[in-house]
Amino acid sequence: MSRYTPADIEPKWQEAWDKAGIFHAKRDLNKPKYYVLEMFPYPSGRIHIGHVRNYTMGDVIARYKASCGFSVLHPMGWDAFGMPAENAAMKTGVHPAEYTYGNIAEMKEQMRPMGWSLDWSREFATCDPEYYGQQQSMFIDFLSKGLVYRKEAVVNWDPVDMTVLANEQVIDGCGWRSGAAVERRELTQWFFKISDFSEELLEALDGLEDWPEKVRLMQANWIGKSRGIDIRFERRDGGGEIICYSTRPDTMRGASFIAISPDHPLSKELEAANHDLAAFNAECRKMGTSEEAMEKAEKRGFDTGLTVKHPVYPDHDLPVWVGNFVLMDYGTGAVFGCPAHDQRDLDFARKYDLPVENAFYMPGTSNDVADEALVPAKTETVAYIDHFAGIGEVSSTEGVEATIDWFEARDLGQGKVQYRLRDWGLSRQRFWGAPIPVVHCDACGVVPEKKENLPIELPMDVSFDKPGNPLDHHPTWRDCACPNCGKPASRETDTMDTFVDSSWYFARFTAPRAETPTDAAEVDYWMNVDQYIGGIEHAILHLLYSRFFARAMHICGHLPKSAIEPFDALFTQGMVTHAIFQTTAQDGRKTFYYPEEVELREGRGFLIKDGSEIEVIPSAKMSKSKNNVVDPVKIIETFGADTARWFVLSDSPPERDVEWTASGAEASFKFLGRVWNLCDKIGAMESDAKGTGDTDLLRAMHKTIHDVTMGVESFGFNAAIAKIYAFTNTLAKSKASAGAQREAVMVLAQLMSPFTPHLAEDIWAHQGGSGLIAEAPWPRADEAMMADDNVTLPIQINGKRRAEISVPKDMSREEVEKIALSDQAVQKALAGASPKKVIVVPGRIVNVVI
RNA sequence: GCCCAAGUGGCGGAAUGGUAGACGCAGGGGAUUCAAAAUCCCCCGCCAGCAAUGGUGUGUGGGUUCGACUCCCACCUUGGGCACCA
Repeated sequence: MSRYTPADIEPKWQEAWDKAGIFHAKRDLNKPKYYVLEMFPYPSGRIHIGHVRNYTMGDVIARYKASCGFSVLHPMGWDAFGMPAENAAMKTGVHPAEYTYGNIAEMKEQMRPMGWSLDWSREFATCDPEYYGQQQSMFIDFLSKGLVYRKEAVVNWDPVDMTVLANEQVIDGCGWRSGAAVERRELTQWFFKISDFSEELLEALDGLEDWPEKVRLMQANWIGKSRGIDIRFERRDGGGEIICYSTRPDTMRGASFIAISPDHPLSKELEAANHDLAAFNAECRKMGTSEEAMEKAEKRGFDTGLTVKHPVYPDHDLPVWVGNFVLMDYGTGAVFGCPAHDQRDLDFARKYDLPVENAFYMPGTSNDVADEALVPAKTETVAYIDHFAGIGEVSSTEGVEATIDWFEARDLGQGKVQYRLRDWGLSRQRFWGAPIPVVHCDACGVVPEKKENLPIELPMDVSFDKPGNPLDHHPTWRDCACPNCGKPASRETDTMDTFVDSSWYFARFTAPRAETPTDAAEVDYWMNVDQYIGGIEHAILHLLYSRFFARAMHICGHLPKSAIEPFDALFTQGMVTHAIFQTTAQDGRKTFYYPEEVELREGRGFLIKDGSEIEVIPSAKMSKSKNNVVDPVKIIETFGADTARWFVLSDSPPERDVEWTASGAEASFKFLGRVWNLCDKIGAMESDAKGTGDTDLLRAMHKTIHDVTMGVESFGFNAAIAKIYAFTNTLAKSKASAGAQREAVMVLAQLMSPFTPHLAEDIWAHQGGSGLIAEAPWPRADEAMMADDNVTLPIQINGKRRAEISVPKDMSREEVEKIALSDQAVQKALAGASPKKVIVVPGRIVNVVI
């Protein structure tokens, strides 16, 4: 009897697949196509067990679809621009290109042994000049269609390093390297006009039926459509008016102040003559630029001393405050505060002793707001107090509409639809990104580069000695001729946000070497992505940007209309987690241990070196600093790729996190060994050996084909695997004939082939299957073979299970009821009385209500 | 703070509104073995009971239903996102 040795099996079959070239995607107009794509990785240099799970899911789909007769496209590439390479350059002096391509080579080396059915001939990295050159060309197209523009925007500025910081580089308001307090600074930056598509991006969400509902909801909330009104407040000092956007004009009766953003033009104007205000604004500008930082910060304000006229009650004045919580980017950068019906306004009013007055009560009550704002759902009916628009007890939704009409009729404001979605700022003051292909000319202004000069390549002779963008202080790179007038000019030194790179790579995979961004015949055939798989962390930005980009590409002729929603189906998978093993010293400091230093006994952890007990924190996100990272390379060395593939899909539903455990991985390995031995045993049977229970075995086989197929189709990989376990147990115990057992083990291999393709090929070959299992058609379940003749029905009394009966599956309702009522347990419970009600769900259950 | 999601045995989890705990791990018992490894068989939510069986049980508290892990409301905890991490 031979042993299961993946180290021999796996390279052998990988070679066979390569030789047969079966993973090369071919445009075959006689076949339906299937495009499966997993979010491409950032080339960190090491594959992570999370990648293993992500790409194995895609691989299961790709292999399954191929065996169902589809022409499959399953490509792989690299999201290769970004900050880590630049940080490495600053640290070690290595050029980001050298660093990145080195990482790509290493990572690819680690990916190959996984046996994923990837078409490597289409591989590219976003930092390849061929790729970002096409991206630059599209930028110029977008520019000509008015989809890109420049405006001022705030960035995190590190005054010591003299550089722009990403949000994650701002820690507690200070730069991560310099430790200096970060300032907000305005720069002229490039923007994509995604806001022009707000309504369309929102409405089209309804059509994305194969996307998770939660992702569509998150995107809808992000786009944030609201119906409201711009209300004009006249300044008492005669200096004009302040326009406030509000979604709750119905609460105007309770308005007690106006709050404007520190960046509001009026605030800036007043700042010049008011030192205290200037100091307050400067303080506000030290806050980070993230919305989270704004929201979490303590709400503070500064009374400008100005007042405005209340538009409804003209003899009533409202003070104008500058508030650190008002966003200049949203609405008009000014709001009116109604403390009674907004908790934030209420906190603000209590802090600065501003009036609090109800605009409505809940019907039948008259309790004035004290410490808690009255904020019922807008659909709930409320009782407006003495309302200027004449409304009484109605829902707030109706109240808002009536109030907007009232304002519009008196020309005091203008109803409007507002979106939260802001334009996409793509400028980065960094080196390692695609250069924005424009030129600044003294005479002609901002001029796009000529397409024949593309790609504008990143220079190799750069130094990272100085902080900031090396393109800025490169001696010659900036110098160029104006594409318009030919006079000396200088290049834009900003590069593109890496989200731009990942917003169209899926389209490029359809024709990765084309001389234009896309090739019409190829995109027509391959687009859309039939199944996209990636992390939930990309639910909003990456996916929304890609949806915008596809529309913009369509406008510029790079994608057909049918591809403006590029991802037909989306699946968001969970993380792979791992326990943290640690000890905590008296001063609270923690020491982390590697899994190999720890022995687990009944869920408790002990150090191998001295047997002392340590803390075990289960299901933690893997992190190098916590020593709980599992290295796929080691797993493959120990157990082989099939075990790794099997385990990451077997234990948890794919959308949820899965905990990597050594015992679980070992169990997967043992199971694959069992299957191997079973195949060996069946192979050794006399080919005409008789047996008993052929029908039972084949019935179980067809049920399993059905269940596994459904499982794969619906991303229920863990459930499909459980069915395979169960069927393997059935087969191992079967006394059926050699013919039936052989048929069963071949089907078992086929059902396992998307998950453990190497083992499946080997079994297939051993049992004399023809060709490669990877090219064999998927088995079909025979419905007629699946059905049992009898069903077991549980009998409930008042909803609690008390007995069960076995009846023919097509027995009539009446007969089932008769048998159920004559059951001993039912008779006993009835005690001679007749039941109130009997519910018979055919094939399911009987419930007797007494 | 705001938006989204998830909570079921010791652990990972299964369950078109219809027998809660499939399948796997850990644990216990047994077979095989000189012994071990490997392999195979059986048991395994909790409480009471020798057992038959009964009670109880899907984060917490309410509700809808003949029947709720599943639907509705409120809360708690954990995770993801918050526009320059990718």
